[in-house]
Amino acid sequence: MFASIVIDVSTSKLERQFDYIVPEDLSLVRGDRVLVPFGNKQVIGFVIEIKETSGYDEGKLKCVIKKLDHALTEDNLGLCFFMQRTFFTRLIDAIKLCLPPIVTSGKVKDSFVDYVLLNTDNLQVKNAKQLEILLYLKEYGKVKKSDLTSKFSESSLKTLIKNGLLKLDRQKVNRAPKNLFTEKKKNIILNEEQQLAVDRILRSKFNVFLLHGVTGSGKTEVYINVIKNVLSQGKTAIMLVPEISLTPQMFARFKNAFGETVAILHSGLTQGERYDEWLRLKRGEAKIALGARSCVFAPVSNVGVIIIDEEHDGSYYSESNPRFHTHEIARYLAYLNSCPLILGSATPSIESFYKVKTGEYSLITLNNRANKKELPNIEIVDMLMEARKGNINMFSYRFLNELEECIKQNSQAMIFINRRGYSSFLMCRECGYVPKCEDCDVSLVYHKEDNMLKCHYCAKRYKVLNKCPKCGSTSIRYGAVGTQRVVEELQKILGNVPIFRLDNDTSTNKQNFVKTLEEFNKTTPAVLVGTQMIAKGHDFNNVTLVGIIDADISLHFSDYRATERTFNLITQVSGRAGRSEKEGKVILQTYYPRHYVYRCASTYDYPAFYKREIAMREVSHFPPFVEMLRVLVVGKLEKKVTEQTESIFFRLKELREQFSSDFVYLQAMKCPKKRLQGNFRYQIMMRIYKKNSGEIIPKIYDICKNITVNNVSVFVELDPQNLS
DNA sequence: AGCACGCCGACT
DNA sequence: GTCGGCGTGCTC
Repeated sequence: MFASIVIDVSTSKLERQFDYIVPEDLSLVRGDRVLVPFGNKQVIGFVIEIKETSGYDEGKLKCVIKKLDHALTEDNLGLCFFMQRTFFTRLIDAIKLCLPPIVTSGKVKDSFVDYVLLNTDNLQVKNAKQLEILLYLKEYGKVKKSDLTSKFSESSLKTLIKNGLLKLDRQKVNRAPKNLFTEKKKNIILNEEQQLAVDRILRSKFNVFLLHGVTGSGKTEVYINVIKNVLSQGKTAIMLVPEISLTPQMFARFKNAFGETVAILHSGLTQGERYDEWLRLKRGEAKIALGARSCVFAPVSNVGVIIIDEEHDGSYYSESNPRFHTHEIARYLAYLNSCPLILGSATPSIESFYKVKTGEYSLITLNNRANKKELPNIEIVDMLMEARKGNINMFSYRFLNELEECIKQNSQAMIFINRRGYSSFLMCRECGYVPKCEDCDVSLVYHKEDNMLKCHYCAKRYKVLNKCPKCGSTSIRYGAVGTQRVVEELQKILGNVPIFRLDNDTSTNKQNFVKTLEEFNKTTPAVLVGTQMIAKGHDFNNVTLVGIIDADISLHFSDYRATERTFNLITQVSGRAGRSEKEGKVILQTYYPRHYVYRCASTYDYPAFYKREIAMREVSHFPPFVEMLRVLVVGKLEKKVTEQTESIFFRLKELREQFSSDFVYLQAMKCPKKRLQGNFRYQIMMRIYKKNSGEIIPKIYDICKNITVNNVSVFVELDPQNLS
């Protein structure tokens, strides 16, 4: 017998399967994890097929060394092949997504806790300290060893164990993540709209529902109710959220509703914890998998519902290898299990809403806020007018007035500025010199806090220059404002009102982040200044004012999704103001007050925004009307990179000859970020009509696959989210 | 990815 | 004369 095996060496050149002889005494099946000789060493592989004959020269075949375990179910394998077909994922990379890293790395260790208990009734010892321990155990019975060592001397304990008076009992424990946060249990009664949504979802077999609910409409209650029903049918559930909204409140909510039935997988877990949660799901001890995008690969069977919350969130597109789109995988799984898939959002992605229009998805709308309160009023301030009035400050008069009022009322304000650091760049007033990163083609961001220039793309740091290195001038101009500068200005205006800041620099880890949030929540009056990360999910009960300092930042990204992202951000940030008992207010500062994104966002009119946006996409031939692809060519030596780009471009042009009516666009160019971390970056952009894209795209992958040039990497990106 | 094989420059 | 540069090719 022969086995076709994928080996755990992740290179496109070793993507194919290798045949091995299955020894007589070994019975192997598909999905087994095995050890095989490869080259001059041993590697781990996965059995993909068992067959009678091998197409390869049978004399040259080597033997499988041993079987490690049965790692992959047929469902897992099916999913891996699906990913191979749809996203051109390497099989081995897909396989690794189905297993916790600790299994693939082969370092699985269970965690134990030692208990100590009496091994004799004879408590006659001379040593007083030892007697103390014995008496303690007589009273309490079995006690954790770590509890004993914290109360008594470890050496006496050891002696007692050595002399056989005490014995150890070792028990396996789950490294279940601790609950950082508890919340009062609330019994929530669904309103009519929510109940209708739940009923409609539960009635369906395989179907994709787009659950469009305004902020605060109680989508989570709908999810929880659906899951409860699914569990009562003996099925399991997968609940996906963006990593950033996997907050302690979120844990608490699910733990309260479902207790031990929910397993939580998030980035803060150690490998051991992750493995134990994974095992609980695999063994069926836990029935709900809650986590970020990679949680779609949770080892649950008999799935009754899959939920993707905040479905528009970019984090559902895996950017780096292996690239995949969570929606598509979830849809495949839902289809396999003939269960519903729920995509929930207050601001659905244009692509998803389009699928409602084409009939691929079913729309469920939640129009009412669960607390019956009005959404905060969004007021647009024209910063150009402001400048004409003589205000060249970053804050408009309108905002300053509201801020003053807010502080007077002992409330809280939130200021959103989607740029960290102090100023986006420094520029010499004399000669226009702008300091840039040595390794990246980007200007350095000035961080006043640690008086450094930082590259936001490679984290390199540079000393601040007091004078221009080119012309010697000491007159230096600051670029666009960032969080640090906002805080500085605010301090001048507000004196000793507490100001908190949340951005990538202040919250280096999750604990820091949560701590700042909790601190802010307890303080009134107070102001919170932050980037993107304050926009999502958190409940601020005292925030009555939200200031969006420079709404245009995200609008100016030269990518077709910029407007959509701006709309989403405004809606999310504004949502932070309406949680309190007091009425909320949002001040939005822009230089383009008449832009449709602001008009639609300020009236919370998603349908109107969608209408404008989809029309725009259609006339300009952008997704969802075309497939967009980028071939990214990266390498240290620019000449090699351009040569490679040229040769791929040449072959793509040949492909366009064959499919001339399908290509909307094909162009090779430097990337917007020409160099990152010392690597030169070139790209070929393509837009192709969807009609024949199923035939064309594999050909594009083929062209890019057979690349033999050293030190140049080529990536094919289907529908890339980030175009830097 | 690693590792071996193989063909051209500056050194004990 | 060699040591070693990395270009090319192979791994069941």
